[in-house]
This record gives sequence, C-alpha cells and structure tokens, in this order.
Amino acid sequence: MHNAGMRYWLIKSEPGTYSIDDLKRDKTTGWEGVRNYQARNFIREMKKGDLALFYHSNANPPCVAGVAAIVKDAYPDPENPTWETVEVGYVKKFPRAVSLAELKANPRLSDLLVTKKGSRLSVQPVSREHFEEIAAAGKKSV
DNA sequence: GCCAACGTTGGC
DNA sequence: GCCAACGTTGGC
Repeated sequence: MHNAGMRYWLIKSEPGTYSIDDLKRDKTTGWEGVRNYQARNFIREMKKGDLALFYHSNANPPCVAGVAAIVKDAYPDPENPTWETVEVGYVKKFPRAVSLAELKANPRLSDLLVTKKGSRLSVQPVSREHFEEIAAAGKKSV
C-alpha cells in the first residue's frame, strides 16, 4: 500500500455536496470542478496509488472524515482542458472523524496547511508524517 | 449569517 | 503593473 515515491494529499469537500459516505457508496468518483490554479497544479502531480485525507469543509465540526486513494493518474478535464480531473476511490471512513480543532491542538501538526488561518486551498500536499499522525488519530475511539 | 482571507477581474 | 471592486471559501 505504501509504495516508494507515493505522495499524500488532503482534499476538501463540503459534505452537503459530496461526503465520505457518498464516496463509500460510489466506490470511485471523478474529482472535478477545482477552479484554482494552485490546487490544479497539485492535482496534476497526483499519481495512481497516492492517498488523500478526505476533509469535510463547512461541516459541524470541520474534520478529516477518512481516506481516499488516487486510482488513476490525473488527466485534463475533457470539457475544459484548462482544468484537471482525477479519479479517487474510497479507502476508509475513520471510526472517529478528526476535527479541525484536534488538528490545531496537535503540536506535531503545526505545519499542516489546513490548520493555518485563511487556508482555502482545496487540494493540498501532506507529508507522510502528518498523514500517519492523522490516520492514527482517526483510528482511536474516544 | 457574519466576516476575514484569499483569488480574480478589469480599468487605468 | 497597480489596485479597487467583486466573488468565493470556509471557520466560527
């Protein structure tokens, strides 16, 4: 699963629009509609086998809800080649969602982009260490 | 619902 | 190239 050279990401979605449960139901989905150049450039770097934290934005509370996998290398949006689409697959929903407050409270995650004020980037790279830390937190029951 | 932070657009 | 106006994101 953790192949050499694989990368880790965080992808945001509003659960009212598309949640981890929707992904669980669908198994895979095309991650489309990203209209931010920085986020697009990160999508372009996504490779099959990469893992992504599935983040629920505009949620109560905002949280990392689970893990998705990149199941196919990114490709230009056929409708609008300026933008990029990537296919993501369901991996798991955390037994316990890891809230933004908890991310902020963890000193080991102080560099995590999503904890920074005003961080609106909807696709972000995450270090392996941060990914493991959050995945471990999601496993723990309270 | 409010508003701060950020991105984009377009006049100059 | 600057910057004001506007639109969007997303926490609270």
